[in-house]
Amino acid sequence: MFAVTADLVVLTIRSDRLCVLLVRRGEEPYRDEWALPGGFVRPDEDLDAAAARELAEETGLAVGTVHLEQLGSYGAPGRDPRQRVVTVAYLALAPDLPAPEAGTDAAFAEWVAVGAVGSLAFDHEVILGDGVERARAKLEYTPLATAFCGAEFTVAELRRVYELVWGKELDPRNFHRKVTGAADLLVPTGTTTTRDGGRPARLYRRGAAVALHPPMPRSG
Amino acid sequence: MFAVTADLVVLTIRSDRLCVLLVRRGEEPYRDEWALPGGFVRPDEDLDAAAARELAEETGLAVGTVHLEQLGSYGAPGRDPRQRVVTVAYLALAPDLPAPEAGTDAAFAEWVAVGAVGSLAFDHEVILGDGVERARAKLEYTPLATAFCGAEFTVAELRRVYELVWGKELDPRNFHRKVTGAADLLVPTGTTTTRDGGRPARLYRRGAAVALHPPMPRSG
DNA sequence: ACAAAAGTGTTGGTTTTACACCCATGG
DNA sequence: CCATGGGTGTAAAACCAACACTTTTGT
Repeated sequence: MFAVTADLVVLTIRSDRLCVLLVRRGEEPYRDEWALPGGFVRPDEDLDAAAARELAEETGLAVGTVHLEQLGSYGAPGRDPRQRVVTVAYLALAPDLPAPEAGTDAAFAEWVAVGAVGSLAFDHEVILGDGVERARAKLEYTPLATAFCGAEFTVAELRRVYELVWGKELDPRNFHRKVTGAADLLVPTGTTTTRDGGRPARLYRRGAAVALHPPMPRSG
Repeated sequence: MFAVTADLVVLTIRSDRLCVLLVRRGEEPYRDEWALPGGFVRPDEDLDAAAARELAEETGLAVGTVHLEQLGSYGAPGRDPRQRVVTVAYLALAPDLPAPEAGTDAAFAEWVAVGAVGSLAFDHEVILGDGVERARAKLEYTPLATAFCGAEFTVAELRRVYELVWGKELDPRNFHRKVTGAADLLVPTGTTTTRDGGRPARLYRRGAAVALHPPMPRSG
């Protein structure tokens, strides 16, 4: 008999950094240490539903606004000192959330830059690493980068997502051609913005594309 | 409290078909129906270890000979009528196994062509579908196709793997150039074979490559 | 000699890359 | 007018698909 938890790697981009949502644990074990948000799967709840519920509880965001997918399961004996626990980890990608969490279930949730994360409770460092790696890989051949942007965004904002997640600069001109040329990736809204300075940039919404053909070249 | 099982999608290529290992269930529920092999994770056993153990019990193959990776977890309430069960599914890719299983734990294991699989116990049809889809996708950008081949294989045998898994013919000339040109993918043994007829083909072993750059084009 | 399969060369078209250049706004 | 970023054009290089052609075996 095992306990089963759903833990979340929630990534977003805040102030030009790739950040992950962490909570301070209020209970033993690992009291007062940083951990990924999550909690026990309820007896009559599907795994995906548990992850979506935890996500809503921690961030206030409903699925539909954020991308949520299963990442993998972790169940080494002894990873929780109390009892045998199997964690089903989920990866969530969210746009920059306007309000920090307050008054919700997890009053101590905080966004932490991925590069600045120290040691975490349980095996959560491994899970975080796997989540970041998954995100990096999926940007290459899926339209997932748009999940980090708001409902309307410019090509430059989308490019910044790639640059921050990959830690690599991309040519703005070629990037522009690539994403505007990909079928069903971007839907122009017809409006423009000057929030990035310079010449007004066209605004886009996510299109219906489920894959990116051809993929975004990563290493060249 | 949940029961946790490790179930296996074991794929191989037999008599020019992509096949999956299935077992006849000997117990309720779903007695006498086809199911994926698998079993309960033991109280002091890691998930990966449980999958490796089940694989050895069902096929007699040790890890190292076969590729084994976690596929995903399935835990809808009611997927097992008796109790709440979460299954951690694993995907295994094996070369054609010389001996059919006999005298082992699962005397009723059989290889079934993936296209000829009917309905399966539990949600195993879904799991099988996800496993096949994963295998198809990974052939594109990893050296995983070599996991279907024996220790030594020809370029044509490797190409046949792609053709069977993808259900699509590939140009032998361009395929040859591609795989022999990919860095660290193939290590020539220096020997040749005529087992495919015609001019002798060079034999290769798997190289150290962990990715396929550039990827094998699938749809073109 | 012939069939069959391995392997190499060539060619034309597409994609990528790097960069020059123009456009539209705020200050 | 100038700085800043948005967006287009273009030429060299790399890549890919298609297929002609040569090599090496078994029969």
